[in-house]
Amino acid sequence: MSTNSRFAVAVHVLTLMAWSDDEPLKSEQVAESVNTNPVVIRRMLCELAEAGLVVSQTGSLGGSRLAHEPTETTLLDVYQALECRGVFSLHRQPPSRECPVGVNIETVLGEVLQEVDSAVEQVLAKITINDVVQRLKPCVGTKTEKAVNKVDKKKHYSREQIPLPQLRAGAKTRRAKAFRTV
Amino acid sequence: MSTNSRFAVAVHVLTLMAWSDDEPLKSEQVAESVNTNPVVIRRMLCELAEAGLVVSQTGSLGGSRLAHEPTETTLLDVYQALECRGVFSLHRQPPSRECPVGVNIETVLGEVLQEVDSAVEQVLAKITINDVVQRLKPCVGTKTEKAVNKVDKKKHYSREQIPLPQLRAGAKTRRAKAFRTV
DNA sequence: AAAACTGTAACTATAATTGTTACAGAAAGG
DNA sequence: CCTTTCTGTAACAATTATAGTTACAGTTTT
Repeated sequence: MSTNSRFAVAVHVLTLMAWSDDEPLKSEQVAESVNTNPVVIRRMLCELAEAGLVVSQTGSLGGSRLAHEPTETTLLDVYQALECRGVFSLHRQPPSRECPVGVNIETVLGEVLQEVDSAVEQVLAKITINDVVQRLKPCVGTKTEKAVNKVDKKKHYSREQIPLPQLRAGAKTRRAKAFRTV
Repeated sequence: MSTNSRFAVAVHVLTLMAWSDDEPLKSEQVAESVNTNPVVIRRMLCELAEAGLVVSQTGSLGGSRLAHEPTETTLLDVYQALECRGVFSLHRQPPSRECPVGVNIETVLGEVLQEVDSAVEQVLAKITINDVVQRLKPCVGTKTEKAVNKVDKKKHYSREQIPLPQLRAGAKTRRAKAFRTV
């Protein structure tokens, strides 16, 4: 139904952060794993930061990391961060006001689509980023992986220890949204 | 997630047919209710006919009607007739083969998306076209409806009585699919 | 043979997403 | 301070899916 990989990319990004164990990732690194342009990643990171799922830091040595433990972020959080308008859409042009079916079909369909969305959300709510990481582990090594694009872990902090200065969970970032709707 | 009203339109079309009580509808009439172009409707009718949900008849006095009782067609049938590829998509470009997350994320995400699709399908399977018609009835009359775009029922046959010549539940219609994928 | 429809090709138009280049501004570290 | 390294974001171009149009061959009815 959708040709849109935003959800897949968002989950990929967060999973990569969880996998990288609290090391702040640069948009460049993430983009390499996702195989896209760093700006695409930064745009998405802004959305995820606005939703409070990641925190980013500008400047040299900057980057982004998870805002919470991977066990605490569900795929529903990710889905909602992307502000999708449901899995299906109603009519592009409103149906005829002259036809009894046309006048009311949107109301009825709206209810149905709401039921569908609820079902989707229930599934997504049960899966955390940590679950994805866990499901990923058995796969690693079973395929022909060349070199591991290893984030060189010069230092390793746990989320509790490291007091990154001015971590912002997305504030003034109103334009990212504007971009999407223009 | 989707900007695509194909499902909504398909349900609208079938509901209109159920509402019209077995009278074959012309693409022109349906298009009027849906508020779109007759060719758009005919294209969709071809898909629905291929899936065996409607039957069409060419020539003068032609038109389309439900292939089965409204109680026998579910919204899942409709959804499947449209051959969507699931409610979410995977990455447009495959992720990096050099990254352990990138290599396997599609496999794991594929499983997740399958769970989501199953949930959607379970909901849709429980709702029939007849249910939609029933849910529609209480609404009719509660809004400001001008004239009813009434299909002038010169004659009225039940599905059993009428032996429409050469009813085809969509056969040679391979191009409709080709259109969508080209 | 004329009229009324469907099926379908061949385009054009919209709209959402994705990809790019460019640059201002923030933080780190001399 | 000045340079380097990142993020945030504007401003477009490219791609893709869907929707809308025009045109016409083929089918049926009368």
